[in-house]
Amino acid sequence: MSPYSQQDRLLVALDSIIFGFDAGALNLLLIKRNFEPASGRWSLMGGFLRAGESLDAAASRVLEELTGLQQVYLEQFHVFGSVDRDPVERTISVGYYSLVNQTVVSRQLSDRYAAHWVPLREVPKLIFDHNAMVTTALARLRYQATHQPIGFELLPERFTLSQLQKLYEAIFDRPIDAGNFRRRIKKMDFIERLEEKDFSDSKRGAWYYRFHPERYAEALKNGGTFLLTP
Amino acid sequence: MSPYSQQDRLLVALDSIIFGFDAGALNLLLIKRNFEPASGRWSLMGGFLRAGESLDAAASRVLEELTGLQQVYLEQFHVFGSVDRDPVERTISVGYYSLVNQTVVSRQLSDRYAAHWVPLREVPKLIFDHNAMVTTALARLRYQATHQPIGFELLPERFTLSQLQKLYEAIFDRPIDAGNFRRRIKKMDFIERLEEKDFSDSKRGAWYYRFHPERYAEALKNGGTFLLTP
DNA sequence: ACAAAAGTGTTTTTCTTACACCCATGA
DNA sequence: TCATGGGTGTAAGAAAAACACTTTTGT
Repeated sequence: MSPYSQQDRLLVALDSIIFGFDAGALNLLLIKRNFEPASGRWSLMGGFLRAGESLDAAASRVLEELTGLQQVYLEQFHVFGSVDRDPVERTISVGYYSLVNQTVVSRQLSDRYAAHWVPLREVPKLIFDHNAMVTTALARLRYQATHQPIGFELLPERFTLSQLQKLYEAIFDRPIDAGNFRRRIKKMDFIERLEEKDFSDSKRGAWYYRFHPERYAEALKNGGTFLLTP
Repeated sequence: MSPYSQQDRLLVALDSIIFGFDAGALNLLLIKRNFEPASGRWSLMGGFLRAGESLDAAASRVLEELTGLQQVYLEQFHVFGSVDRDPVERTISVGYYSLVNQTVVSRQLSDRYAAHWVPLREVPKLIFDHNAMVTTALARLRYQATHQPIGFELLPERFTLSQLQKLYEAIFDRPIDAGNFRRRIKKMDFIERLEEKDFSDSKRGAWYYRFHPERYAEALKNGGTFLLTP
């Protein structure tokens, strides 16, 4: 179609914006680079796409390399392609964000990289265009969290409504009325109340809930759509 | 970070999903390929990213090559990266969709490519994963059209509310109540009623409106957000 | 008793939806 | 006069928002 040459072939990078939730705050898993380029500086975890590998597979591989986790929620959100975004060599980078259960991840972190959970509000200056990537990823997360049942990926299997509310407050950075929030959740019959309570945050105890994938699939089939506005 | 080699460098393609609106229907600008690979088959317009060129610039170039137009609405929506998506050689492709005023474009079509406007409902089998790209682009268009004032890109400068309604009906493929639609539009003071009428569709005449970018910017500054649900 | 988290009830307001109706005009 | 696209009015119901209130239990 258009003329192109060997020099138009270039490296395709992937960068992971890894979200976790703990202590009422959204956190990012960042690495303090102990390798070139930009050794010693903060950055996102990343890697390069290999010849025989799909983008999604590469994103999974990069994430597993750092966290040891497989099967985590991972979503491509944007490709960053400014000519000078990487000062070393021309690359484009595909941004993926992932949602992980922070408490599980913290136990499995690779010691190969100096990885740290950093509150979203305190993210330092990162290399290249990584700060812009974080901003874009957060915007996409906010959208997805209102239209798809993905918030649960950031929580344990079993969670209380208070935890869920705090999560949404963290994602959208604004307070939510507890009564109204609970009412809306209770209308979603794919969020199932279990017969156990959590006593870690109160003496009275709060019912555990869990996301019920089968019931959600059922609801979708019947024309339902997830919608949870902040 | 991870080891990579010359063989990990690859071509980055761009493909354009070009939307137009005419005769009450959404249309796509497709080309009947007169070049290899897959000569003789239908496909999206595309091209390859060049060494010193940003993704957005490349997408603009590809679009201008076909339509002769500059400054059209163009938005990246997804990267397609399956290993075998292009049978000739491993490539990844960045999908952009664009919204153009179909009547203007039709007059400026490059004769280098055999380009045709095809109603969205009648899109033929396209090469590679192009049909999937169209589906994804439409989903993104639907989202953007409800959350950003972009529908106007598909209409002439001046349009009637009936035209706008038909456009939204085409985008969402469902009927919209005229009265309710008008009321919602009228509340948006960045959609300005002009002092002229269009008599092409009725004897009585319908007021022309136009999108007022400055007023919209003003509304945004005051914390307003565009929302037009179908 | 009271603090604190969990959970329920109620009122007000706003938005959506459906649909009836009027207007203007050329054939 | 009637068909047609343009445009307004309105009542019923659903959903969102605000907030008062009750429950439970360890200290």
